[in-house]
Amino acid sequence: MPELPEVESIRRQLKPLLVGRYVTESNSHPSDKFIAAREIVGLGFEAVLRRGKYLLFILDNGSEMIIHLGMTGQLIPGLDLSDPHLRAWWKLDNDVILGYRDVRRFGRIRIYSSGEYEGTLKNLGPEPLSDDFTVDQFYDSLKRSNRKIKTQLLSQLPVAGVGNIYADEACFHAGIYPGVRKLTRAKTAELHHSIRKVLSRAVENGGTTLRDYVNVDGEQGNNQHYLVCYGRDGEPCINCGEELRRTIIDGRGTTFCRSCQRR
DNA sequence: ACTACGTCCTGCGAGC
DNA sequence: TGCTCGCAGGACGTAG
Repeated sequence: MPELPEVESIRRQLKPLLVGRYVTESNSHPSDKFIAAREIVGLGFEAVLRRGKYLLFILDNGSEMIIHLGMTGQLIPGLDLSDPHLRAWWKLDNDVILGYRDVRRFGRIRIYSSGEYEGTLKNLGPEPLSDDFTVDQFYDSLKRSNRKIKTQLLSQLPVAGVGNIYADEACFHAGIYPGVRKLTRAKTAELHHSIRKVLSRAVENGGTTLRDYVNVDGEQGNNQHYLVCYGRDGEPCINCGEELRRTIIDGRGTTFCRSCQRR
């Protein structure tokens, strides 16, 4: 599940391959999710940016191609066009072919005229690693909703780019039960700090690979070795030694420590 | 308006 | 051993 650190790792590698190049040919899976990939033939890449988990390809006619990798999306230069999970590809003017591979097809590719976003992207919260993400703003945003804290994080509204892995990690580090609905200002500050810590460390480590994630070079990330909560159901808490438990919160698997993260 | 839950999609692993 | 079946999850659609 590519979240902010994985998408950022991909962005950094993709940028030098694409900027200054233009698309000579493209094709895609017929699904509405991917068909927009075909629309950018003849256009050039001016920049490769990221907002939350979205990759933004700024094109030289002022429009943007937006890719969300969903659960299993991968962008791979030189991908074999016979790959059964290839969903889209773009041929560049240097004959390099960039392939979009997505086993589960949860990803999506969209074209927007600049800034005309819709849906989650339109209402995306601030970038967690930027100065726009402040405790004050975070506190106000969380206060406005009565949903569970983890659900709010996954909604992308209070802050952008946090998915299931880093939500569990951040709540663990902040000592917050993910199913709680209200946080004190002090706890909100701890969660704010934890989100920045787990995400920035994961970016430094090139993302987390549990199953599908690989970067543009086909390499796995290294951050899975730094996870202390997610996926460790039944293993001892690194703080208190109690067995970590797994539960379902609003339909999403959630691991936590019953002792360190009290309701 | 807001919250909760179902849906998409396919590979994999648990269990018979 | 080989098969079936349920699970995993981000964003969005729908229902209450």
